[in-house]
Amino acid sequence: MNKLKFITIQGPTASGKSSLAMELAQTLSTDIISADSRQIYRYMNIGTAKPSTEEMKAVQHHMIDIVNPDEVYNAGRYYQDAEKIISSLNAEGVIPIIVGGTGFYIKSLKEGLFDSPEIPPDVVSYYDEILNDKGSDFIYKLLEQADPDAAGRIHPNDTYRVLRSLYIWKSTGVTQTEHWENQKSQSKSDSFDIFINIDREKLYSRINTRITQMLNDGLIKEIKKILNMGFSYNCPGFSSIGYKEFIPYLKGEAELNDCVELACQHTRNYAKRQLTWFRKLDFDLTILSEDYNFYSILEQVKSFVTKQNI
RNA sequence: GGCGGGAUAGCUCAGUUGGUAGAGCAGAGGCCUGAAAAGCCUUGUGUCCCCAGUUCAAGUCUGGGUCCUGCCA
Repeated sequence: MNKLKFITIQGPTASGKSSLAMELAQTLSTDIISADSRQIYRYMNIGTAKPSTEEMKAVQHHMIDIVNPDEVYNAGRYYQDAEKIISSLNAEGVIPIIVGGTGFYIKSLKEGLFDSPEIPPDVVSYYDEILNDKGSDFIYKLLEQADPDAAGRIHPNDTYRVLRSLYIWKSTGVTQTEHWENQKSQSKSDSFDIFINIDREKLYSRINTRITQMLNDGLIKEIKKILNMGFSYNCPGFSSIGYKEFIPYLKGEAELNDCVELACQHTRNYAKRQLTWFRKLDFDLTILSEDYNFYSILEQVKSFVTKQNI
């Protein structure tokens, strides 16, 4: 398998990733691949800050609008879907730009994911029952026995990940740790990674104005429309920030202003987590939001592309 | 005006029979291999509204203020 070749633009929400990506993609005549766990969903346009139809017309975008709001999507599906697209673009001599704030999705492309089967329902219910009967400490002890290395890196309270490791062990007969070992032999990727940094205070104020803008653009109308299409507010898409906060308002249980405030707050929390994630990564180029030299970036990206020799 | 309820961390509030305070949220830092816009971890000294009194000891009891708030007028 050939190494995947791509450029990434990463950064917190509202840092200006999309506009830099557009500019680069147009200049280099390449495609954009979204790495955003919410732009995956159809009909959810305003709240997820999807590119406009004009932008999508000007540059070919991938991994946007690929499932309905009631579908479960995850990193595994993303990895499979996006990997195919990158491979075929690479085969045509195109090096795409991966843009998005879902760091985990980009990590999966850079480092791969081991081939995990669907977890059989009986395995899930088996451990769910144990969890209900004996509690999270008990299932953590089970993991300590089954996969001590995994237990060592997972906090006992992180029940979701404790369960996930147990599921893998039970359904494949191989521990998660061993899967990781095997995965190391897989080929990975060659990428040029750009990080857009932004001052915290500035980021927070941009988030607040962006949400106000979304409301002016008709966010509430969009949410109503999706609900009218028959999608329940319980479905996966509505777990998105900028959507879930407005459900109480639409049900008449909360004031609009309070919902707006919550949406801003959750977006700030999210941006903070993103910054923590990105902080530990190594980037080829770190630039400051709204304060960078496009041509300097372009030169470095071009130099990377030339070296790939495809 | 009458009768109540309240005033404790940036916000919402707990504080048992008096022993100088604690949760959630926010904020900050961190983790992260199929929920990742998710999930998880760490981090809380603040004139306990003010004044006086009782007491070895008062957020906690008593009296008096001040300011909110509910009902009745």
